[in-house]
Amino acid sequence: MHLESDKEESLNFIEKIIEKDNADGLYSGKVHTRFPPEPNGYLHIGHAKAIFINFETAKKYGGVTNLRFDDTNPTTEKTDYVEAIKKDIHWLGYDWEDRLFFASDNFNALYEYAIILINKGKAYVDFSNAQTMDEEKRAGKDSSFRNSSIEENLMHFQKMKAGDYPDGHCVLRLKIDMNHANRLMRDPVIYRIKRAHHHRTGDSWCIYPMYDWAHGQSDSIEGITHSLCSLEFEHHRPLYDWCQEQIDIPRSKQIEFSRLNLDYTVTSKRKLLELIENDIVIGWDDPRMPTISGMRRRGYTPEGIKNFIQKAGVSKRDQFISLSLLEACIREDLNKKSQRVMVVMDPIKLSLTNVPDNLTHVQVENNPEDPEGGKRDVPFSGTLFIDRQDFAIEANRKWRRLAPDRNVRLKGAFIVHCDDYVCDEAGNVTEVIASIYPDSMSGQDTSGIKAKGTIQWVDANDHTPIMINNYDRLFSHPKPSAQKEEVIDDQGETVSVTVDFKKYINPNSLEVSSAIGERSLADAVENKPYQFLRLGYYCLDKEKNDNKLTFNRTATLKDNWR
RNA sequence: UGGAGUGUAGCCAAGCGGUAAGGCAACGGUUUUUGGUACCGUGUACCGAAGGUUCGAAUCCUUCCACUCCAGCCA
Repeated sequence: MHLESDKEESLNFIEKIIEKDNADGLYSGKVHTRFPPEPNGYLHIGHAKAIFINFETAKKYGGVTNLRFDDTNPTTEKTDYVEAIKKDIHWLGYDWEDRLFFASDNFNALYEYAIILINKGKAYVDFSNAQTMDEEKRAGKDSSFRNSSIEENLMHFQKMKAGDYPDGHCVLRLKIDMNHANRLMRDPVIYRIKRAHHHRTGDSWCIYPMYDWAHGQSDSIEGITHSLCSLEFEHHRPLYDWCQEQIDIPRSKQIEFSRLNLDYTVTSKRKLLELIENDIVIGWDDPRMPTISGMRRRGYTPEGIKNFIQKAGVSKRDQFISLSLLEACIREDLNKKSQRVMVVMDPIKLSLTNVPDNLTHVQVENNPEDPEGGKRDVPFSGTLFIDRQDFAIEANRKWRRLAPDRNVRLKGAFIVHCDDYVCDEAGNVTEVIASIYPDSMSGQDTSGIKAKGTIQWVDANDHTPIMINNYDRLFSHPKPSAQKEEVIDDQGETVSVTVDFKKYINPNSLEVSSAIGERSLADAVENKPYQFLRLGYYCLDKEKNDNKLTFNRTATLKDNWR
């Protein structure tokens, strides 16, 4: 027997760094993290990992987490996205409480910080055009504006802010090292002129700080101790540290982890937006989308998603996790919560010849995994529908469903014996005729009869028609290394080209079918998970289709039948 | 090309000098009124490769290879 405490819990590499910091008394034992999305799109499963790591790590060490919108580029950001992002984080079960911030809250402070560095001779206004700057950066050559006087720089920077210069006329740059091996350190631009309406500050600014000037300083202002971000920001760390040190503000530590990729799945915001704009999907919350809102609409649960991220783990290796792990985690959670419901996809009539007239319903267990789940009444009569798949004219020994002269249990009801069946001219079965074993009622079976299998059914006269959205993968997207193709260019050279992601879109990702469900589905509730027996997990979609209740398939069941 | 990072079974991931945890997947089996769930069992991982140090290396050193990211007045 293993007790939970017997298991040596292994720390991930971030936790090890934090424990060392705590042991060293670096931040007096405090752990304060932040999740800093840019409000330029919806959150996807990759963000869920960043949210999970920042919130859970802080929680583990008794700290808290801020939500900060990194809104320093007004041309891409929208308030709609802010609201959508907040909703998704809350849905995942995380709360920033009163610690909601915006990088734009710090525009004044950031401006003052820039003045400090200009005064220290560590920043200058550069009037070179973008191309010249690029060439100089590449060559490691100083800009001709690099040695302007502090007074000149101060004056020009103030004029930049005042709107005296047109867009793109000049920028404010840090004076670091034009020969630094890390190109980010070759006098990076920290302010640009951009006359664009900002979703929060409106038109009060025409200069906007760059990411590198806003992020670390915002972390510092908010008292962040550990700035946990994804690996692509690794090269920014020297600059992050340089800025905090030069301005002389409280320090924080940036730690990078690898992003989460799912196989067959695209998460680039740009590409997801393209799917929407090209009407390949309905919107950000299309159930096929890898967004948090898409997963929510599809019926995934926060617990399942978080469990998935937990199991995927935290490291610096490029993660390309198989969908099967996600699905396993979702199923694990759903299995405990879902009400079992009978649904027939392709009905054939099952006539029972000896059902007592006074029998109008049977009681079926809501969820065998839940002892408190209770039972419900399901209409029952001598005329039922069963699924075509559940009847075979010829059956071998392994067949566990209905066949001529064989027994099968009707879920929650009787064991029945197939006496006969009827076919049309084409040889398709149109009706199955059977008789019940009267004393084989589910839960009070005294018949002694054995049935190899159990099938589901629906009363032919008392049921609910429904629509079902069954999803296949939206993409058949391979790993990055496989997304490249060797192509011969104009010069006859073989070059590697990235294949357009649209090539991997599966046009059959959505299959809509009608089915008949048992009557209880007429009262289906949104957000409540259902398991359609042997079909999978489903949830009610807020959209209606032909006035029929529509269900989205959340996950399939493991099916060993073949 | 330059800079940075990463390489442990099909996919993740522990291990950090003493002889390779765990999860998912796969494959068997038991239980079962869902061919579900639960439970039990099954993996010769030559630890990217080649050298070296050591009594002993996935763990240290050297070289090489592969992959990812960056080289925006995006974040």
